[in-house]
Order: sequence, then structure tokens, then C-alpha cells
Amino acid sequence: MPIALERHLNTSQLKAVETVDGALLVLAGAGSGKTRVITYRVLHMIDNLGIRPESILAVTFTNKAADQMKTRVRERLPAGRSADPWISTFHSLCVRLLRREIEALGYGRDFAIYDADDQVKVIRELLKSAGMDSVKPRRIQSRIGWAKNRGIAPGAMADHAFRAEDEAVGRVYADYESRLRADNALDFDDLLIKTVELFEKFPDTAARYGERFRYIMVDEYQDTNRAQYALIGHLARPHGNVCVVGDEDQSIYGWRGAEIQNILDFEKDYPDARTIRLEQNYRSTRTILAAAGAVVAHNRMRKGKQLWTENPQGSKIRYFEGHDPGHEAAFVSERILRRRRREPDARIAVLYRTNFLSRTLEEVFRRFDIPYQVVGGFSFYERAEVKDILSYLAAAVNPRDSVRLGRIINTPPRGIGRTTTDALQSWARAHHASLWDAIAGVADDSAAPARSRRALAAFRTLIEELAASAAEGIRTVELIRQVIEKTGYVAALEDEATEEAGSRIDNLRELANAAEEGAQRGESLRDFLDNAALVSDQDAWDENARVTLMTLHTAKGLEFPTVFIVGLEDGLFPHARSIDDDGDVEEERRLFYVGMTRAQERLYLTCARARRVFGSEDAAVTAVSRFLREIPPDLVDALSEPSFSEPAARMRGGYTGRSYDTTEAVRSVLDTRARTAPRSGAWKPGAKVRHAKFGLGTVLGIVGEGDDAKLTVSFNNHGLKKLIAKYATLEPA
DNA sequence: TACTGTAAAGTTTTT
DNA sequence: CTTTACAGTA
Repeated sequence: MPIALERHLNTSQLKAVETVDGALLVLAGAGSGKTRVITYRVLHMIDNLGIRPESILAVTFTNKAADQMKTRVRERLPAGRSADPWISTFHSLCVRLLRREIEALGYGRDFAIYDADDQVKVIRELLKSAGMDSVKPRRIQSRIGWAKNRGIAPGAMADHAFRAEDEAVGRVYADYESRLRADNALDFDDLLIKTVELFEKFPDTAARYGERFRYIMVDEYQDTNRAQYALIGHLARPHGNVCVVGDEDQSIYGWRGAEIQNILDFEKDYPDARTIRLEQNYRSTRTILAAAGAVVAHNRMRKGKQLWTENPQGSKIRYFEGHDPGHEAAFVSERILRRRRREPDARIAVLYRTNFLSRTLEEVFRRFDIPYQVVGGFSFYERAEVKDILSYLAAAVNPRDSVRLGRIINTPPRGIGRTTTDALQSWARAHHASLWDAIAGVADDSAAPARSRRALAAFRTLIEELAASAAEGIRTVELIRQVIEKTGYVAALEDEATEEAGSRIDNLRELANAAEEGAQRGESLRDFLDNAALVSDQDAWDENARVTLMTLHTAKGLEFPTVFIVGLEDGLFPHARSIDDDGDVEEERRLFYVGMTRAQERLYLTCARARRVFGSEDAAVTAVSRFLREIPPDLVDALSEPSFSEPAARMRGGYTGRSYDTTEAVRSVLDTRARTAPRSGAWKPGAKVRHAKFGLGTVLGIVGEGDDAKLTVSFNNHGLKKLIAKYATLEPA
């Protein structure tokens, strides 16, 4: 039965769905039903037009978006089809293509994927052997990424030397590239770049995939970079059926090489392209939309859209200035509690520019007993123990992966220390060989110390055994079990018998579960490793979480009835690094626009008048974000007296929890807190306490008074600790 | 070789 | 403040 599109779509949406052949640009404003259009477009093609699902390719940026689209399409399509449409992220699409085709470029099909940490490790080693210890590896990494995303080769680095350091960067960059080739490894940028290179060198291959994917859709087109743009160009060449969806006002990845010009120039690139604007917003109140629109109107680089909505006016935007981050967080907490009293299941997001801002919020939320979920920071797959075990699996598949091998060569300790690894390094350099070859070389070298040789030979046997198991196609869970047994990894953790070691063991159990779940979906070991390499922070997000904390970047594509944007101070948002460049400020402004338009009904904007950097003694006085002044005043309800002109002296020492003016509401909550949570000086010997890191314990002794008191606490799992009351985050237990 | 303690550095946003 | 790197010692 054909899908009745008219019942689900407005006029513009319907036009976008029904325009299937040729090039199509859909300019979809925030909340205008973009995902709905893409989903129905796929359904329409398959169900109403009889297009084969496997000839449809939809590309997104995040796994989350891809999964969501897959689910929605699958739900509405009749069961029993031969295949699904290809819906995936740019990166996983490239991995799938390269796993089949990369041998044409001289790599092995089992290439490793290096993440940012791996890159830094490689660069650090290269710098060390070049004697350039003073340069920071992270800087080099970001410069290399900058160059790669703009198609600048190592040799051309000096020509493009926008910065003095770039000539040196060029040299490291060249070494870096050959090192990755020796390791049979690609970094994230390479995944895209090498696919494009493949298509350029082998037009037949490009044409083959172009023929296969006759209908192409790209989500968030404003965030595509040079390589992604070229990739789509190659795939669309045979037929020109390409539909890109995006919003130039939501382009927020310029720093990562995204070129807003790609969407602005789409009509030039595809001269017979049709353009459809989706301007009706279904998400936000009139007030929120008007405020966001007024802000983004300050940007010059726009195609221009006029969003409108039939939604009600809604309440004004609430603005609050705290004295410091603690005060700001207390305000947010109080408003969250108030909302939950009216509506226990309310979904609330707290958004910030930089990850470290979550710390104060988390601390205060815990004191208010507000459960929350932080999205970002480190994900499951970034935990040391998980990375360790995954490294064993990766090494079993590709022993040339020297980053993974280097990580596990002495983890857990097996007698391969500095001296031995130094010997390996110089052997590898002398023979232009990989770490793996060096291990064999030194183990067989009768001139090397017998102890090292024994340890290395044992390690080599271990990896070879694991590789043999992997080659047999043994279940991933089973291989994990072998790793744990043969290395004694979990046994070592069990010996530690600490709370932390216990949670690490739990994490490994979780890893085994993930492997088993993957296996049941039919994933191979290789697939499992690829997925682990490509998961993002957003993927761990539980949509049902009541209170979610995340960066503004992560929030893109999501919506919440209530949204807080915190830390609205110049230098923080817009970020100090962007403030000097008009283009960069425009991108920050778009980011603010993205944040505001996440809100459906209630939007709170907050800042702190003083903020500490690195926990310094005195908190620096802040200036209110310039973006706040771009909101029409009549849309805003100020909940505190703006007083940024106050003398700095008043802010000294930061937030004490006493003696400041604020709204009655915050004060009452703070008072409650003061009654329930004793001030830090109030502990008595014998009191049971809980520490964020050490867990449960008992206070044994106290020296001094108040905040300066030094406590001696006996923790159940960490033994005796001496703590200073002011800094220790102790709670009564 | 492995562990412990002290010094220094660090915070932009992410597939 | 927190985390990481490195040096010195068992």
C-alpha cells in the first residue's frame, strides 16, 4: 500500500520528498522536520516508486543520526525485503569501502584506525627521535589535521607556512605519513582522504560505486569538508541524483575543516539543482524562535531564511547572572527541582561551550540529589582497560599496528621495560621495520641481553597465538577470554582488590557483553573493532535521561522542552580563541543559535560574574557574552540584577555560600542544603563518610577547625587517607 | 624493572 | 584543581 505522504507532510516537505531525480538542495531550518523529510523520502522511493533499497545511500555525520534514520525507515517499511538502504556515517561508509578496495592503494585490508590519542603517541615518538622535545605533540597533531583537511601535502607545508612552526611541522608530517603507512594504519582524516584518492586514481571503481548508489542523500551538508564534498561528487557523477539537506546557520564545524561554502555553492556545483526551503518550525515557541533569529541575523555569511511557527508565544527567556559558577549551578539546580515538582518526567538539557564546565554543575547537582547524565568527556571505549584489551584484539588482527602493540607490550608488566623498548626502537629504525619485526629481530639477536630476549620471545608467542585464534574466526568473546587468561589481566586487577580495580573488571565484562551483542548481529571481529573505533560520545546518550549535560556541539540535532545554556561570558562563549576573527565569531554565534533552537518551551541563559581559571586563588571577573546583547530585551526576563560593573573586590575569594543577594528561590534551596549537608568543618570522629573517589570510610581524627581542618579517614577499600576538609568532597554516609 | 612521590602543565568544539 | 610526566629509589 502506498504511503499517504500528504497526511504527514506540509507543502514544502512534500515537494522535497517527491523530488527524487536530479540535484536537490533542501535548506532546512532548525526544527523544520528535516529528519522526517529524509525518512519519508526514503520510504517514498522504496514503497511508492519501487526503487531498490540497496541503490539508496543516506550519509550522516553521527552514528546516532544514522541509527535513528535506520530505525524509522525500518519501522515503516513492510517486512521481508531483500535488503535495507545504506544508511551510515561518512566514516563508516569509507571504512566499508576501504576494507574491500584499499589494496589498490598499497595498504593491507586489515589496516588499523588511529584515533587522536594514537596520533599523538606516534607524533610524540617522532619528535623524540628527531630531538624536538620542546614542541607540543598536540599542536603538531592539530596542524597536521589542518593541512590534511585542506589537501596540503607535507612538502607543501612550508609554502603554506601561515605560522612559524609550520616548516618544522612539515618535516614531522612527512615522517608521520610514512610511519602510518609502515603501521598499515589510517587516521580519521585518512578514512575520507584515502577513499577520495582511491576514486581519483581508479575512476572505474568510483563509477562502480556511483552506479550502485543511484540515489544519494546527505544530511548536515553544511558540515561537509573538502574530502566529503569530493566523495559525494564522485558518487553522484554517473547519475546526478543527489539530495543534500542542511542549514548554513547551523554550520559549527569550520574548525574541523568543514566548508560552509559547500552548501552556499551547491547551486553553482549543480546548475540544474532545485532548492526547497523548509521554514516552518514545529519545535519552539515564538519567543525562542524570535530571539534565536535575532541573534543569527548578525551574521553576514547566510543564504537567509525566515523561520516562522504556529506554536504559541510561550514564556520569556529567563536570564540569570550568578556570582560565580557555584551560584550559577545552584540556580540551575533550583529551577530543575522546581520543574520536576510540576512535571516529574520533565526532560531537561544543560548545555555549555566547553566540557570542563560540567564539573561545577555535577558537583552541585549531586548535592541537590539531582540525577543527571553527562554526554561526552570520556566514553566507554576510551577507558584504559577497555583500550588495553581492544589493543590485544587489534594486534591479533594486524600486528603491524605499532601503536596498539606499544600499548600492550608491557601491560600488564612482563619484564619489557625502558631499556628493552629503547633497543626495539633503535632496531626498528636501523632496519626500517615495524615494531613487530623489531620484536622478532631483537628476540633472535644473540647479542641482546638474555632476559630481554626471553621476555620478547614470550610476548611474540602470545601475539602469534592470539593471531592464530583470530584467523580461525573464533568468536570475539572467546578471543577476549583468551586475552584475559593468557595475559593475567583480570587476575592482576583482582589482586589489587580496590574499588577502582573492581569497576575496571566490570567494564571488561561490559566489553565482553558488547562483543557478544555484536556477534549476534552478525558482526565479525573486524566489524567489532571498527565500531569501537568509530563510536562517538553522543552514542552513549540515553534519550530517556531526565537531566542531560553536554556541549553545544553534541546537542545539535536534539530537542528538549527545557534548555539551559550556561557560562555565557565573553572569552568562554564566544571562546577566547575565536574572538579576534570575525569569521570565527560568526561560527560561535551559529553555535549559540543551535543551542537556543534546541529548546521547545523554556530557555534559560546563565553566566557567572567571576570564574576561576585552574582553581587559582582569586576568581577573575568576567564580562557578559556579547551574544546576550543581540537578543531583543523585550523577549528576556532578567531574574537577577545585572551588575557586571561591580568592583572586582567583591568577587574575591569566590563563592562562599553566604552573604550575597539573589532570588528568594535560590536562597531557600541553599538554606535547605546548609541544613542537610553539614559544613565541611563539622565532621566528628567516628562519623561515616563517603568520598567521591575512595568510597565509604570512617573519620578517625580531626586537627584544626572549619575548612582548614585536616581529617584522618579510614576508607574501607583505600586504607588511611589524610584529607583537608575544604578540598575533600565528603558526604555523610 | 617497577613503583612512588613530586613537579609541571592544562581546557574548545569531534567523526 | 586535576591529570600527566618524569625522576629517583627499592
